[in-house]
Amino acid sequence: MPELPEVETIVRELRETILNKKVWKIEELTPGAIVCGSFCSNDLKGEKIIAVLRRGKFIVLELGVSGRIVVHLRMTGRLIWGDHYINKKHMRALFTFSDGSRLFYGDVRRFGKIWICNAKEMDQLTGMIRLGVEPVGKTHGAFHFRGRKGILKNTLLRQDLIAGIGNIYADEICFRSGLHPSRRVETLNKKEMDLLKESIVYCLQEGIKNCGVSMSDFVGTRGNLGKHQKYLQIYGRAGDNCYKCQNVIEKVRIAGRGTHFCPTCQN
DNA sequence: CCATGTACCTGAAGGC
DNA sequence: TGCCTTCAGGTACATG
Repeated sequence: MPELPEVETIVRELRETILNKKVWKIEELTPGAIVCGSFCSNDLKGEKIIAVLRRGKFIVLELGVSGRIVVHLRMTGRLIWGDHYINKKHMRALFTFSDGSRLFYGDVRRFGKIWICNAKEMDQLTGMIRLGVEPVGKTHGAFHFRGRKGILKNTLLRQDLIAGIGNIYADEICFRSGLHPSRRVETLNKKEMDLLKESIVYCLQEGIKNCGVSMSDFVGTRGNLGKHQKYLQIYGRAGDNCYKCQNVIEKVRIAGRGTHFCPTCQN
């Protein structure tokens, strides 16, 4: 379940390894793993990777001649550099560069996807066109929920409003804000709204600083683990004591997801 | 517009 | 041991 901080971690690692390398071969090892637009694997042969970017939970590789390789890891997708691949059973695609180095794409559940296309068609083909504001980083924008109605947790998970929040960080953001995940957004006052915005930025930035959460599936491109699971305040702590008030943390289902909250601290 | 349920998949974990 | 059920939760899509 890579979310924005986990994807950012991967992107930063890829800048150290594949930036400026030339694509030599792209192989689809499992049918359906790669979706092609008007460019396909062979069209990118010899093209240099000139930028590695993140947009929401999408990874974007920019190549010469306006070629684009876009990756969405969904639940269990992984990009693994060189010989750090652990379970070869789930390899779905393989990128080979002109110096012989390799990047594997693995995905146990096969929800993830790779798109190969040109810059012009990328947003439409990948669905990136529907993404909302980028909450952190150089390209971040201002976001607000004014005029928006609905359950707070559902709203935080909406990629068309804010891009990049998933289940773990949604729970962490609600806890830091002192807001119950089932609170309705239209009932938030100015102070609560400001605290919510601050929490969105803070929780995601902390996740990035700690290289993401490795609790179930996430590993970096060298098989390395994130550290942020050690600092989670609420997610995965059902039945344990709240760090703020010592009361027992509860878990319910909201927006179809396991949702953790402190009944005392969050209202 | 918003909420819910189902589908897509596999593996881990728990009950019996 | 083995079989069955549930859970993990990102996103598209159908439906109320």
